[in-house]
Amino acid sequence: MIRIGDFSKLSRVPVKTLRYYDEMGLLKPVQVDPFTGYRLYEYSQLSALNRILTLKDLGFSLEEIGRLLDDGLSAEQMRGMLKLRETEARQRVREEAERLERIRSRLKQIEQENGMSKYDVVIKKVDEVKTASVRDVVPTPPEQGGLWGELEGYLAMHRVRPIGACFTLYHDDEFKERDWDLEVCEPIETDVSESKRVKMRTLPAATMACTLHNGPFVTIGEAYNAIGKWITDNGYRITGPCREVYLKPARNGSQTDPETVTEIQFPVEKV
Amino acid sequence: MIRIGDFSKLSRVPVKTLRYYDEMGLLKPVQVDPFTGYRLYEYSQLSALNRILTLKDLGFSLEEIGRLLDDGLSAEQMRGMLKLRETEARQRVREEAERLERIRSRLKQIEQENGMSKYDVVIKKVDEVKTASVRDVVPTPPEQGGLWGELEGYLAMHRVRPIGACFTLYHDDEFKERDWDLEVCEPIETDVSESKRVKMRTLPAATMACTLHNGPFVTIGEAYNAIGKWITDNGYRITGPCREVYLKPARNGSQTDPETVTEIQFPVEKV
DNA sequence: ATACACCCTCCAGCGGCGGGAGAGTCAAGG
DNA sequence: CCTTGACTCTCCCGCCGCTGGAGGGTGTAT
Repeated sequence: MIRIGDFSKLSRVPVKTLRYYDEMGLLKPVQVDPFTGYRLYEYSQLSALNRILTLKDLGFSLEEIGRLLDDGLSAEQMRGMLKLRETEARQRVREEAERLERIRSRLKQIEQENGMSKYDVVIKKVDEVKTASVRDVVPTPPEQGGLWGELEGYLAMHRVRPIGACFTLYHDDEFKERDWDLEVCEPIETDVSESKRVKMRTLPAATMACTLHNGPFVTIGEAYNAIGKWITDNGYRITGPCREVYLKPARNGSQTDPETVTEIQFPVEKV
Repeated sequence: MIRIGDFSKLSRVPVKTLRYYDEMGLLKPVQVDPFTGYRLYEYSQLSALNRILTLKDLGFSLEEIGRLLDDGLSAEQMRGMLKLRETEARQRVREEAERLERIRSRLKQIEQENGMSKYDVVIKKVDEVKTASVRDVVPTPPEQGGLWGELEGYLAMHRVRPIGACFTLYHDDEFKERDWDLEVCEPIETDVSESKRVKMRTLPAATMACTLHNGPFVTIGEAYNAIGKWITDNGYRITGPCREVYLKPARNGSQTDPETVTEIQFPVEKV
């Protein structure tokens, strides 16, 4: 029988931790002096402690370890739990590797441009969204105003109010000088009957690379350049049409209103 | 100017988090209604929030981010901090990968042996330790009793008390039937003069793969098998002589005392 | 007037300990 | 026998980045 300090030295586990494990019911000393409260351990408990440390190292929480030790677990159960841990561990390895890649990409960017870009790109999940939309081909993006007029008019007529920021979907895969295939969308709560021009559409949930553009539309190209570079640098791939979300729309659809705030979203996946 | 709920929707960051960032001084709303306490944000603050999220994603703590945002940081400073993050991230990737490997090795072991080994191996750092020791070649390990007699006698004569568990170093690289080169060691506090047989030695700090053997010495071979298998399975390499630490020594050096507890330590490094 | 959504502050909790206060215990040395 | 110093005990707070909930006020639409 040895006291906690010696047990701690032999096991190289801090006294505080041993007391905590006692409290958690993971490793009770074989005896506690009823007068002094001193904990007394057996040498053989070092093995029990080793088992705890091993399980902890495999990624189990102390609470799980407690349950594992209480139920005399079968090899089959253990295998199942480890399989789970394996998936989680693989997941974490991937996450950390991706973070590392983002750090490297950022470093590279700073070294190349000798400064930080004003566009920060973040990955976000967006929910499924139900929209009413009008799709058409227009010569250039600034000429989409007519489509917005159509859509808004139709919704007003049906007394349907949008429930979030409106946006434009850009359907072209490559850059075009003229004739853009785009779709103006308003998120709505409940279905509305379709017309020849106005369609209902439910966009699925997706992972998006997002960046914000503060300022007039005429300079939005910079934001597209920044996010495009980020996507390739960080090893992502574009998987669908880009959204241009009008968080703070321009007054009268002006191309030069400096107060507008627009978010650019590209659906992406890791290559 | 928008209220916190709308700001939250646009940024897809929970309201609670925004309030927390306010409290931390990371992102103060441009205005707070003095009567109601309502926070009012500008659309342009969405970009500031994006910057915070990006930095967080690169591995900075909120406190660090606060400082980064306060000091208008130069590109060079930023580069330095990112270099640091990079090292940390690489470290974490490696750790997680190693954990994954240990989980796989454990799974493999369960599937092969259809059950869990009674030997759990843990990696621990041991400190530098100063010892008095006697090294010699003996026919077989059980015959090291004489060396212990020599060492203990010498220490008693010099009134030196050991300060930890004694152990034997096994210097042979390969298994031998006969003639083992071994060294019996007692950790001591202060230097003692050497003799022809008793030497002072300071063993450096090291990373050890450790396992415990509960039971008589005659069955200690199982423990050696288990730890040897673990070391190869987990991608480690033995880098020095093995220690056999007598945590609870046998009475009279008996080979069959079932109460003994012995730790086996191999200095290892990741391949 | 009445919903109902929205906002506020304050407090507790998470996991796995570490640090420290304040008090009791034990063995060795003078 | 007394003192010293090393140990041990319990209890409470803090970490980090939020999340959840209680209890209460506010704003807008019916």
